[in-house]
Parts: sequence; structure tokens; C-alpha cells
Amino acid sequence: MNQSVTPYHHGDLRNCAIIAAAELIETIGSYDITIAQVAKRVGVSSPALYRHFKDKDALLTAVRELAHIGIMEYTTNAQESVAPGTLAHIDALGSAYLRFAMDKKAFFGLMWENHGDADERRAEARAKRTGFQVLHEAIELYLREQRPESVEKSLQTATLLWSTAHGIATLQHNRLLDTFDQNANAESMLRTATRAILKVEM
Amino acid sequence: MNQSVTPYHHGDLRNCAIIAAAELIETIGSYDITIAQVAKRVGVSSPALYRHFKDKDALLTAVRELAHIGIMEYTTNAQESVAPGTLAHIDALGSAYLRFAMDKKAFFGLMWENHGDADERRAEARAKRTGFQVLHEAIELYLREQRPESVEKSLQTATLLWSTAHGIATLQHNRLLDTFDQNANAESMLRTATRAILKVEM
DNA sequence: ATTGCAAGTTAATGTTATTAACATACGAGA
DNA sequence: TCTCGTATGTTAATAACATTAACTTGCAAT
Repeated sequence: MNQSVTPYHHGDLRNCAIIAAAELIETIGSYDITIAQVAKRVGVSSPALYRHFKDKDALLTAVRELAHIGIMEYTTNAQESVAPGTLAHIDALGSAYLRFAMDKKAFFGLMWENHGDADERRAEARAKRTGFQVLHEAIELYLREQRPESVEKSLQTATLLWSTAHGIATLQHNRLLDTFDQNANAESMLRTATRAILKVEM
Repeated sequence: MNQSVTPYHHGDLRNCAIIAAAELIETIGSYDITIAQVAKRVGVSSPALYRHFKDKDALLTAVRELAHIGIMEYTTNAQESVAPGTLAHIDALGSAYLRFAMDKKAFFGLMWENHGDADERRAEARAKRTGFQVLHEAIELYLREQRPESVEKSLQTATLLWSTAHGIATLQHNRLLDTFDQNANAESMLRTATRAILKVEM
């Protein structure tokens, strides 16, 4: 009768819970949610969630994975309209990162909390590295064409640019950019930094 | 009998509680502490703390202030052995920032949590701006001597450099620098970025 | 001395996470 | 088709917290 498999009682509680948690976080604009809230949203009792998640943190870790997918969507979209390996390409990636940080404030904050056990950490590090690769490749391509003598430094360059983008995103997220410089503009800051870093000897 | 004033029952519960909380945080390496733990450490009942702090968050905010003082100590020390307005001066400030982030991991993490009510936020923003001023002044001095045509951009330059330092510190703090580049070295990354940013047109 | 307020104490409340004990339905094999 | 085991849920119970209530104590000024 049901279109897809109806595994058991609820159907697909694990995934529904993750989505419910994500929606909740987005709605209240904070990742300070309770198991009970999530359970209620899915229409299930709190302990039911413990059949699918070791503890609350495991649920949040799953939501973080979702956030990583979200950030990848932002960057993927950003790449569609630019020529690979151009400065515009790199700008687009950075801009997508900044945009995600502001559009999905709660998610962005959650992503950089570091809780969870060793396994969860490892999984997350992998997800982050995957996102990083996209930037790394864009930069490597750019250097290969524009400054071939620096291609060997593409990893260092990418790491530094990511750090910079992350710093700008974080400070803006915490409303500190305005505190320091009333007229600060995250995007133009990042463009400036990008140009400076791509030009310099590593 | 007591050397200093013995205000009331305990003596100086407010300050002792802040210090106890800070010690606790440093000891367990996490700012996920409980009021009960702090109270016990000071030898007082939990509710007693509520005579001095609106809630747990107010206590943590006080600890954050301590952390800001700590970071100022790091930077002040760093400035002692360098000539004002030199590149070495700017490097020393950045290096102190990175060092603080790694030496006092739990404090550093706590400092960038943004909780607290509006007043507390304002107070914290002020503390952060004070720290920022130190960097801003160093950069202004540097530009005045090395690139006078760019002095007017000193605020933007300082904001960008702070962002970069913060990004590097944060990623290192989350062990992500290693994840991206096994050989990454936070300090040398920041030096590279500093030179790149100071050179570029803002 | 008396008395008022600041600063503590213990007891009580309410919220959460998490576990225990019990219930049920799906699916594999008899 | 019947039946049983296990995955998945449910409700009750526990424990850790934060926070408030109600009550106590002691300093300091009249």
C-alpha cells in the first residue's frame, strides 16, 4: 500500500528525527534543542529516539552531517555559473561559504561545536575535508594556469584561504565584524584577502 | 583579623566563584561545568551563588571576562620585546593570540560562545574591541612608517588580519588544520597571511 | 540591644537526559 | 498459516541540573 518500504512501526524514524531536529533548529534559530521537542515533532515518545541514537549528541552529529550537505549544496550551486579555475570561481566558493554562515546561522554554529566521541569526530573530519577539497581543487587549477611555479603550494594556499574565510564568517556570525569596523563588509574582505593570498609567495 | 575586608559570611564569594569556575574549566578542559561543581569547590551551597549571579550564564560571562584579561596578558607580554610598529610587533601579537588559543583551549572555546543577555553581550563586545585596538594601533603605526598611503585603511587591514588570525586559531583549536594539511603550521600560516595582507591594496 | 538587609542554608520544583520494564508488530522459518 | 524472536515503541522511574522558596544568621548602623 505504502509507496516505499514501511520498515517498522514508524517507518523511518531515524531520518525523520534528524530532519525534525534540523527544522527545529532552523525554526528557533538555536541548536539548543531537547530530545523531547524532537520526539514531539515526529509524534513519538522521547525514549523511542534512543533506539536510533546513542544519545542526544549522536542526533546532533547526524544533524551536523546534514549541515555539511547543505554547505556542499551552496558551493555546488556557486560553481555552476563560473569557469573552473578562475579567480571568479574561488570568489564564488568563498562567497557561498559566507552566505551559508549567515543564511543558516544555527547550523553554522552547530557545525563547529566539537562534541561527540572519537568515531563521530572522525566522520565529521572526513565530511569537512570533502568540502575543503572543492576549494583546494579550484585553487590548484587557478595556480596551474596563473602561477604555475606555485602549484606545489596549492595545499598551503587552500588551507590559509579556508582559514581566512572561516575567520571572517565566524566573526560576522558573532556580530564582531561590526563591532570592530562599522563599515566592514565580509564579502569584500574575503575578496581582498583572496587576492592578497593568491599573489604572495607561500 | 583578616588581612583584607571580610565583607560577609564567606568573604568574597563572587570572585572566588569566578576563579573556581575558571580553575574547574581549565582542569576538566571543558566549559561544560555545573553550578554544583563550582559551589562545592568554593565550599558553599549551590543557591548561594545565585546571590551573586543572575544565573549560570552570568557566571560564565564573568569567566569570559577573565579569559579576556588572560588574552590581554598574553599580548602585553608579547609586546615587551618588540619595537612598536614593526612587522615583528604585529607578528608577536598574532603569535600570542595563537598561543593563547592552544594553551587555554577551554577558555578560548568559551570566549566565542555567544550566550548571555544584551547587556552581557555589550560588555563582552567592549572587551573584545579593547583587545582589537591593540592590533589596530600596531598596524596603524606600521602603515604610517612603511606605507603611509595606506594608513587610512588601517582599520580595514586590522579587521581582516584579526579575522585571519581568528580563523587559523579556530581551525587549529578544532584540530582541522591537521585534517586539511598534515604539515600545516599555524604560526607560519599567520606570518604568511600577515605579509600578504599588509602588502595588498585594501 | 535591636533591627534590617545581605548572604547563606536546606527543601522543593520543574526540566532534561537517560534507563528500565513492558508491549507490539513484522518477517523468517516451521 | 502459525509462531516466535527481535527491532521498535510505550510508559514509568531515575538522576542530574538549574533555579526558586522559605527560612536562618550575622554584620552594621541607630
